[in-house]
Amino acid sequence: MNIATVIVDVPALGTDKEFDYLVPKKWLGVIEPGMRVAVPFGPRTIQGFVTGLKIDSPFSNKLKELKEPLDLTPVLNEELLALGEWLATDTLSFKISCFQAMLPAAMKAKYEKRFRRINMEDNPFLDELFKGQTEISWKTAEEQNILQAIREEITKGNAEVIYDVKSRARKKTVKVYQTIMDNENILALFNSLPSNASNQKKILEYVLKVQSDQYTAKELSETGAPQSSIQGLVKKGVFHEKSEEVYRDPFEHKQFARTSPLPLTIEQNEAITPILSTIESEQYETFLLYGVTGSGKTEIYLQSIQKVLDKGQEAIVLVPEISLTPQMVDRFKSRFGDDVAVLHSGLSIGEKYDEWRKVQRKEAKVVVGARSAVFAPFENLGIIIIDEEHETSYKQEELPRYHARDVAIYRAKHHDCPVILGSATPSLETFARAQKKVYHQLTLSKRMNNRELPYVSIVDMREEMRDGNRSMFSRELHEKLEERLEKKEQTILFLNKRGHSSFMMCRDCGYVMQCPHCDISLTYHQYTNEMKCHYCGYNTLVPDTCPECSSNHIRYFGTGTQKVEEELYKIFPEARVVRMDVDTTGRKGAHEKLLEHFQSGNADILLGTQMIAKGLDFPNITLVGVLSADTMLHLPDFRASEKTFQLLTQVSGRAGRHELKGEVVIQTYTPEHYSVEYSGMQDYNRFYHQEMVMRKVGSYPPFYYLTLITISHEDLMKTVSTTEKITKYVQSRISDEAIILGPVASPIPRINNRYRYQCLIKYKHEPELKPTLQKVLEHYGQQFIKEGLAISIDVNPYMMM
DNA sequence: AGCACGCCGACT
DNA sequence: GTCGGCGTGCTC
Repeated sequence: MNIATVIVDVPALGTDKEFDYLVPKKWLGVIEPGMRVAVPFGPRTIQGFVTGLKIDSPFSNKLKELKEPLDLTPVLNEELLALGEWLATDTLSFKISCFQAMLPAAMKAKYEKRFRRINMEDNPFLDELFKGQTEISWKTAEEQNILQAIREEITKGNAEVIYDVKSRARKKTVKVYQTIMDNENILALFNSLPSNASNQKKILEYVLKVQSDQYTAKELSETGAPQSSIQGLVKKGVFHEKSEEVYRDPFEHKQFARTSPLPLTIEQNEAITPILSTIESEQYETFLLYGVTGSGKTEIYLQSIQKVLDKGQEAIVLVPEISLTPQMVDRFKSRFGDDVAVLHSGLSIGEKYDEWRKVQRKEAKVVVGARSAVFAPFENLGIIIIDEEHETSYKQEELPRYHARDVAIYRAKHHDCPVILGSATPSLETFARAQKKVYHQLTLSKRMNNRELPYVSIVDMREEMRDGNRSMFSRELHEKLEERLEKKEQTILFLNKRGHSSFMMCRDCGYVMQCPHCDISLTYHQYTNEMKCHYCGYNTLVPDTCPECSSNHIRYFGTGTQKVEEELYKIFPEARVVRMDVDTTGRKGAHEKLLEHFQSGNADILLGTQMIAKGLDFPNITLVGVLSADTMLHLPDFRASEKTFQLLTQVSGRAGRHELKGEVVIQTYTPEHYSVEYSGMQDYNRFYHQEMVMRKVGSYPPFYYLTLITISHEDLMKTVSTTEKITKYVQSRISDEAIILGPVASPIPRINNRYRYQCLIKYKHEPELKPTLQKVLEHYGQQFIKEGLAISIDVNPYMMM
């Protein structure tokens, strides 16, 4: 077993396979599958993942030795290695991308090049090049414009290139001092020290008092003694100095009051029983925990996890990034303390790495995190929970385009443990599977303590307009806001901005500012006074006059949170408003601060976008206002109705979760739309049935699976003809049952000066589709790169743009 | 992806 | 005649 198979860090078609390397004698028995290694690859050295060991290779005549391991223990276990392979086939991605997706970003390799002088003989030219040193970094050489000269020396054999493979983040360490001298000798030393060694005496005094096995550098220096005195005692054999890894703890200065399990309601009890029994019998099963907002789903999660921990197993909890709020984390930290590791995008690369290491070293038993936490390297998983199961953020939009739900089910089958999908508004796919008994449905139909769902009123904004109210607040919302301000109760105002942001339009000629590189209108950003393109980053200053007709009647349209805030101050000058959007939450921790500010009663109104729709649970909120319910109904997306219904229902659920009764006002221009109407009635079932009819008629999920192929190129004709060719090829290899839409222009027909065409395949069962698509990638791959074509294949897409 | 090898135009 | 442009193909 001295040959290792390695997947190398080159995400390309030709290299997406195992390469064989000899394991050097000194690493025999050390190198194991799942480890990262540095390997020579062509002329350079790169990172790779060992996937296996074997005794011979078809390349035995040209095998190279691998350079060194980059880990002491494997970072991917057997399960995760297999999962990576499966993921690569399932999502048509490169294996290396899948492996990297499973690990914290800190473990992705960073490559650096440097030059080393070999010829040490007297040579003024070489001395000059290397500035008298033996090595010079590639970067410095480049800056000083001596790359060419050095390259010549390399061909002459006077210098060589060294390729470094480095990790992005280092472990954070502190110096600790272990006591290696016994008390008696310390006392003797203390007495023998001359009187001017007062600092050393101070330390010894402290040591004799505390009597610990080891001390941190910080603790010793707090005695007032300088570093040099500590070193002196190390020399005298009192301490042994060593470095110890410490974790960067994002919650270091936070106290969590311990909570105990709460008594369950009859409904909760009925729901948790089957979950506990699958944990007990170690069986795979997927549950849909369908419970209205405020029905106590989290307590079911917590008690199920408790059961798993009692059995000595581990748990993964996935939460959408947007609702991974301090509130949510607190609930888990309070119940399970240090057993909890948290993984989300708010942490620095180093912090994420440390949380991951806690899991790897089995120091944490519960992971709470966003999408990628589904890959947590547990070996004895007892449960996987996906909260707000319907959230689209569980699908990764970059390669590998995986869905956390699919990965969770794959892992649960491997570990013989349950998956819990929790939601008040399940995705149609999930609910349909529960109806077909593929998933086991558990229902919580009542709010905790039988609290009523809030009263929802839907306001037709067209009528407001007809009656001469041109404000963005309907009369009803205005009245109710006034009422809350008087009663000192809190309000959430929700602005649905997705799919409808501020743009610039000339009122004289109707000109709308477009991005010169993409077929999309530019977005107005008030705080920088710029027009920006969200797709390519293009930006320009806001013009004073219309670039088309020079009129100065150029205005911006659309409602931003800032504009709402200004208007609020006009109508209610005394109201204290907290605004939450990308502008006010940009800085780290800002999100948390704003929420705390609101929670402590220092504000009357919380105004925000998507990010305030989920998970907030404040007792004093009695009014929720949705300013514009239907802005995303008109997006080119078959899930638009579903998303609208979910969002409205979720945001309504923020009201009246405690003693005070809640009210919701939804303002809309399309009150007759079923997703608005049924969310007002909080009636998921009727929405589900209506939406299923629409999906059936349109041949969309859950009746059909989808795969979206997008082709892009700088030349329009080339884009169209290639998409045509590929569509025909795919069509010829799959059955007539499949429906193929396209080629058609993408909803955004041009991004960054590249034209985009797509082809949508709808199918029920096409075993030949994946292999065909794989062939498309392999066959056209070389040609594509050569001709500047780009292809993207998204299996089960969530973004149709 | 990188990097080397290799085959044709503008310079000393 | 050579330097160097980037097209082509390989990496165990």
